[in-house]
Amino acid sequence: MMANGMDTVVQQNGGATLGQASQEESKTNLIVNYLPQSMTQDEIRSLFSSIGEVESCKLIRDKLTGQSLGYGFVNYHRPEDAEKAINTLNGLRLQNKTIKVSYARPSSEAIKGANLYVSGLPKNMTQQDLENLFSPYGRIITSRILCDNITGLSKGVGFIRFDQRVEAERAIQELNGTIPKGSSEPITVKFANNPSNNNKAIPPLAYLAPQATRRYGGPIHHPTGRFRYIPLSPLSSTGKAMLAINKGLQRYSPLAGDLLANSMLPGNAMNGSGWCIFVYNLAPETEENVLWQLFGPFGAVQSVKVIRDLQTNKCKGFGFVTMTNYDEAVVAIQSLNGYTLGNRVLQVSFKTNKSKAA
DNA sequence: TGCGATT
Repeated sequence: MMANGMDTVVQQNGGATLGQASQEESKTNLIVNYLPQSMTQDEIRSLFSSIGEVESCKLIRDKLTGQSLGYGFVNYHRPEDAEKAINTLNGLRLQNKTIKVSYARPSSEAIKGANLYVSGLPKNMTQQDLENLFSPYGRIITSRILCDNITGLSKGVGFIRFDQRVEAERAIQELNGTIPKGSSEPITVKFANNPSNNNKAIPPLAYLAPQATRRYGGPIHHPTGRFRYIPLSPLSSTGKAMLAINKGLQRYSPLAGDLLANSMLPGNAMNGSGWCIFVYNLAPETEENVLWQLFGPFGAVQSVKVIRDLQTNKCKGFGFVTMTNYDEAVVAIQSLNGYTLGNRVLQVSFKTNKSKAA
């Protein structure tokens, strides 16, 4: 039912190395990394509220510029919602990013300044190699090797974030200036630039991929081109729902008559802010995360809504997605209209005002 | 077939 040659399944662990269950009271608080630059706190809240009731939500911003640092925290009331959020939202593609959702560690001084910058790495060293090299000195939270955008080859530079600063300090002492086996050049290991200290226009190294870097470390997954939408991420919690392409790739042809016409109907699509999109033929068990996964890759999504029967709580077969930018909405519609989701062919268009005669 | 009643 899957294995259509065009299906793309993203193996989503990004090499993250968290694993221990030895955490204490962090069963409701999540850290969300690799958020799209433009994503607002409200949009984050909207996304995570699709899982369960959110107690609090905080997008971390640059103290001076107010710009998003690309990560934030979401605290749920219920631990089971937090767990579900990890299961269904981790690896979600939003615009040019793939977000990471994991339990937040308890905030403390000891975990700050535990990020290391490593250079002089042999070009053939993998992320796993890097972790193996550093793992003797502590618990690795994240690791990453920077790759050339075009060639995908290692730049010989990477980052290691330890759980504790003391672990990072020890790794510096033990590894700085040493020559990895099989290499000829010594590596440099030092503390990474701390975004909060450097008030320069230096992007926060630990969390935000630089603008030019469209890629994150890990295996060379091919980021999907904007006009070549390859649905992915088998919808974890909901089960199967493997997305498949059943339709030729479409190009965005400007001024596709119907699209434009519909979107301009009075009082319809553009309600205050954003363009509302109607999605029809959703399965009864559809949840919000399905809509996020479908539309997220195309651009800024403000909100999604699955319409449910009040008695059965099952989806009534349709839903709505509000996107910020017209262009992105058009591409999303043209790309998703006619796609097969499960065994259903979706119909996607700008929302019109059918019933509800104001 | 179809276009949000839980702020």
